[in-house]
Amino acid sequence: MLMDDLQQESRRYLASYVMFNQAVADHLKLHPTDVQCLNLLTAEPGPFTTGRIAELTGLTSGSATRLVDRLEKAGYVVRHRDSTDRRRVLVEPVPEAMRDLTELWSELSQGWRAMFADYTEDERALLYRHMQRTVELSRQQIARLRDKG
Amino acid sequence: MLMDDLQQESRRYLASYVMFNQAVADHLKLHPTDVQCLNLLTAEPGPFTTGRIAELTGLTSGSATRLVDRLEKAGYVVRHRDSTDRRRVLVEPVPEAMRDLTELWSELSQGWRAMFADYTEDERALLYRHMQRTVELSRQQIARLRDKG
DNA sequence: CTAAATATCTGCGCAACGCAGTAACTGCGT
DNA sequence: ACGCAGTTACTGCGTTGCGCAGATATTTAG
Repeated sequence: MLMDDLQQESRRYLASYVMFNQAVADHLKLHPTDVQCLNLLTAEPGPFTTGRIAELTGLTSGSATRLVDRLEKAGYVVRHRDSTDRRRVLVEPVPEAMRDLTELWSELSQGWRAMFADYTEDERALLYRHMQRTVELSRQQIARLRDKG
Repeated sequence: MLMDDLQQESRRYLASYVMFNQAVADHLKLHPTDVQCLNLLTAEPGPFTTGRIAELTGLTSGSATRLVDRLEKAGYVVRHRDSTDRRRVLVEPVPEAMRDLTELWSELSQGWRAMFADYTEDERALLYRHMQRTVELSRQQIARLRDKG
C-alpha cells in the first residue's frame, strides 16, 4: 500500500463527503451550512451558544447569528437566554423538527449499516478508532490553519 | 461496538471533513466550492468539461460556468474548446498554480502520513478499501437523493 | 462606580447561487 | 442538403449567505 495511493484516496474521500453534505442540503432545501450546523448540534456535546456555533462552523459572529435566525425560523432550534450569564444565548435543537434530518440520515445510514455489518468486530473497532483519531487531527489542523491567518 | 456509536462517530467524522474543507478555503482565500472543485480536479479521472464539473459539484450549469470563470481568472485552470465537439469546453488544471493547494495539502498530510504510518500493512489495506467503498456508497446515495428531488 | 472585556445583534456592500432564457453546435430523420 | 430536436455552455436578474464594522447589553476587573 503506497502512501500516495492512500493520500489520493483520502482526497476523493474528503470530496465525496462534501458532495454528500451538499446533496443532503439540496434535498432538504436548506443551505449546506445549515445542515452542517444541525449535524454538529446532534454530533457534538452541548450546550451550544451562538458563539460556539460560530466557532464550530468557522463563521463570524454576525453570520452565526443569521444562521441561528434561519434555523429558528424554520423551527429546528429555539433560543433562550442563559440565566447565569445573560449575554449568552443558548441554542437548543427541537427534536420533532430534527426528525426530517434524522429520518433522512437513518434512511441513508441503512447503506452504511450494511457496509459496516460486513466487517468483523475487530475491523469495526479499528475503523471507529480511526475516525476518532481523524476527527481529532482535523481539529488540530483547522486550528493551525486559522492561527496562520 | 454498537452500531449507534459507529453512526454517531460517522456523523462527527463527516462534519469534521466539511469543517476542514472550509478552513482550507478560508486559508487560501477561496470559496469552499472552489476548493472542492480543485480537489475533484486532482482526485477524479479527467477529462473535465464544464458540464462534468456541474455534475460533480452539484451546481447548475450557469453556476458551474461562473465557477470555472473564477478559477480561470485566478489562474488555476485553462479553458479550451473540444475540437471534436465544439460545444464542449475542456477545463484543465494548471500544475504550477495548483502548487499552493498541493503544498498546503502535503503539509497537512504530514499529520495524516504519521497517523497512517502507525497502522500495520493489513490495517492500512482495510482503511483503503473502506474509503473506496464509502466513496462508491456516497456516489449512490447522492444519485438517489437527486432522483427523489 | 467606572472602564475594559465579552456575547450577541444589526446595517451595509459584495458575491455565489438558481432560474430562465440565449447562442452555438451536433446529429437525427427526411 | 435541409431543418428540427437535443445538447453544451454562457448571460441577465433577483435572492440570499457572508464578512466587516459598529452598536447594544451584560459581566468582570480595578
